[in-house]
Amino acid sequence: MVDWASDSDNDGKFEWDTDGEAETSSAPALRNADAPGPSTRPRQDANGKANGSAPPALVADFMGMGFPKEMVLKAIKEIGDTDTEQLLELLLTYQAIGGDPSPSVGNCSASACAPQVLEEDEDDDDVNWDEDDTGGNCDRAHHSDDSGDEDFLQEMSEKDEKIKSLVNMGFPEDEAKMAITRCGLDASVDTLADSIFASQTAGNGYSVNLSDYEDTEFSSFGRRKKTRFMDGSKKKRKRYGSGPQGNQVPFDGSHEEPMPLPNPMVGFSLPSDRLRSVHRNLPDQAFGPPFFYYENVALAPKGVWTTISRFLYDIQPEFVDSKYFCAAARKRGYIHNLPIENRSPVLPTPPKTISEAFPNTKRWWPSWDPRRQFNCLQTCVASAKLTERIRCALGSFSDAPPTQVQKYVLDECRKWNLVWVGKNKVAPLEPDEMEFLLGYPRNHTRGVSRTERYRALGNSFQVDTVAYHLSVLRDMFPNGMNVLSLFSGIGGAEVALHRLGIRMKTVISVEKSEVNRTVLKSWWDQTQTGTLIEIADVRHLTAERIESFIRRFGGFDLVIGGSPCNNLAGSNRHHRDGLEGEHSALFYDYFRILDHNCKTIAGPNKYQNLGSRTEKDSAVHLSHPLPSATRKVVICTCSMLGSSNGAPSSGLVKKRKIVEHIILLRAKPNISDVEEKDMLDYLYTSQYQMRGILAVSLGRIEDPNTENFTHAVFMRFQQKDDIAKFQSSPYYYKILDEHGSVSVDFESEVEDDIIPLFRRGEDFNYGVEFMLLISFLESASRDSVEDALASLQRMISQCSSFIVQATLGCCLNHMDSGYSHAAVIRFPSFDDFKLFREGMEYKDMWASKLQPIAEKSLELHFTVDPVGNQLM
DNA sequence: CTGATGATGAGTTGTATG
DNA sequence: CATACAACTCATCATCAG
Repeated sequence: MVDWASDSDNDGKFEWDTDGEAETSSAPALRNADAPGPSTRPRQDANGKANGSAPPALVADFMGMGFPKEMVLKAIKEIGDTDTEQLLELLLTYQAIGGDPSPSVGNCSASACAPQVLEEDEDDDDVNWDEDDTGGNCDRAHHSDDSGDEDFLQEMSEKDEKIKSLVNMGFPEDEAKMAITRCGLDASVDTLADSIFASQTAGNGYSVNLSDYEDTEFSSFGRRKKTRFMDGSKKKRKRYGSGPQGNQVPFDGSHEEPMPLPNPMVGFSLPSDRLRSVHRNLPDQAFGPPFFYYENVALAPKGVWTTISRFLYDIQPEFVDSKYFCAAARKRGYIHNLPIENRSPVLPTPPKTISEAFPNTKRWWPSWDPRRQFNCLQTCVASAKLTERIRCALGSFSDAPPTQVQKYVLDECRKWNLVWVGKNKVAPLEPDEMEFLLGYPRNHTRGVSRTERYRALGNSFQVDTVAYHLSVLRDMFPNGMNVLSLFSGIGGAEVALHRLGIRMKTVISVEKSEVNRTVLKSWWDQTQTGTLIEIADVRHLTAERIESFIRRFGGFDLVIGGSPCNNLAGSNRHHRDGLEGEHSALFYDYFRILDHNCKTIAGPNKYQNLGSRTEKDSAVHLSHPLPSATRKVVICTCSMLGSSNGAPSSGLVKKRKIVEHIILLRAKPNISDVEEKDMLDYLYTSQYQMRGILAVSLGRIEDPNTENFTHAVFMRFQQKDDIAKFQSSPYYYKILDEHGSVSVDFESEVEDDIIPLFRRGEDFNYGVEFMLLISFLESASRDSVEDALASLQRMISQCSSFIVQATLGCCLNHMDSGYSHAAVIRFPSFDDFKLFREGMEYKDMWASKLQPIAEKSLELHFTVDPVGNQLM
């Protein structure tokens, strides 16, 4: 569903709501925040214009097909009325992209933001599309285009004039704007000047004291909207031109409308203006538990934020520039379902200007460098050559250099965030200075290489900003909370919670970079008493593992993290590929995990008194049909990234039968390394030589065993016949015979999806394969055998959080091998394997269920041989 | 092999100007 | 209203030294 983007832009398909917003939005003081109607209802005025040229019969035809009148008129206006087929396609496109014009911007009511189902359109037609019937809902004090534009322009010029006056009085322009936002457009220049002065002397140059947040937002949106409207017509024609594919609109979000950024970028509130009333209503789906908090760069390529927002339950992002919290800018968007009332900053608040943050630099700061704050702290810093060039450029002048040189130096200083450290000498920020600016404890990242520190810090949260948003949790979780921290980096979220005094009982942290994990771990050990579990790869956090964690800890209270921005950030010269980029696509894992967590979290009414929804409620809400685009991707996400775990998760997963084949080898006593490698290579590559082999893993057995097996091979076949072919192939027979082998086959089933079936992907590149072979006593009762196997299966299910895949079954050829049953369990790491095998549960189960009725058994494991990966 | 270093624009938005 | 201009951006790549 496209919502606020649609009413903020007039680009082709969303034109129906371009008008009527701007005029109301530019007058904050006149607006009533508590009335959702006017601000959330895009009004339409296209009727008159479009009606004139649209054939009534054609319109009626399409309306008869269930398309809203406004949509039909819009489509006709777009591509004419000659080609009905193309018209139909365009109308379908409108619907598919969620062209629901009714909802809106931040303060929309929950019902207005509820997903629109196509089937319901008929009921909603009048409300959503037909202006004639919406009078009761909409504030239409002024509805004419022209008068709206005039009002708008008049107010803008009035505003501009006042800003100009204030700037002439010596106030910075942004502060002048803030003052107008703060005091209203009606305030006199003197009042505004007083306001700026007051906030400056109060030590807060950026304080805002709005009576209503939304009005600010709308004000800026309104302006942007107008701009868009002005330059939108060209693009519109280009996109919906009458060419052969003129109305094909991609669904991947890459061509979505841009999300307008607020100006000033202050988010829902700032610490300095806590008195004003802030209110928003979240879409039903968005309610926790758990609370979640997602972050990414504000200046992402077009459409990215629209897509992200669509996934994250259509919550409007809170765009905040951290320059209002510290001395460095950091424009970021945050999507979260936290309450936004009663926030409070962490103390002490950091300095907000460079001179306050680094007083020592003051004496070297030239008068012609007006910077008061840094630009965004990035992952790279200026080279020594550059600072040397600057030093040389300035060295030749005894006093102030010519403006040309000033400009060059200033540009470089802004670009690289240079500070003055000596006469004519600039230098990049030190890592510890960046830590300070970003709100981390001193030496937080110390111990890793300098380059790594810059990289990690450049990628991290600004702690004060995040902490301010999270501060509402303090009173909700006096006993601490369980946190799922995705893409943790150096632990910005954890540091923020700690600085807020919120105890973290358990933190599951997912972070790819080892140095970052080290940084977080060492900070944790110094400051925390709770449990920290670090996971390297987000893809290892399967649905089953999440469920297991939830069972263990009783559910997550907060899911927090910012997904990789590499492919979104403007600094990336090479691969700014948007959300589908190699790194940034991990956002979908964030969504997958959050969404799964939302659905499965088992919090028995523990959140009821927090004003959130109970588990039952959220389940009901999630059963709502999702907007088409979301629904589409949900399916895609589940199939691509869903469970790869063989353990049963739900009855709905489609399974496929396979035949597992275990080969145990006794290698020649004095086999050389080369021969051993050749042997394994041969067996491993069999999957490429023969049909029917789905997966192979093999390695050197690491357990001493009475039968002197040295190597084990796991092969997965599509069916029994394929095994016979493999065994009869002279190519492999030689190896198997030469090294003395025993084999076991059993039937089992796994999830019918590429990853679990073929055991592909990172989950299967490394890890430990554990094989359990057993034959039961003839005297054992059928019941006791079944009970034993069921216990094992149950045990596997319970441990599914650290099992990649497990299969077990009854052996097909047990007369030959001597084993009647077998299981193969893949663990992501040796530690996980150890945890399983040396755990009390397993030992108990073994002793009580299997041991008493086992005639003989064999347990062995091998580390998945990287030979295979190298060959791949 | 790691770590340090330096060179490498595009995309987008806001603003000024005529 | 069109255009040019200015500003800014959670980075990647090749290369070299140790």
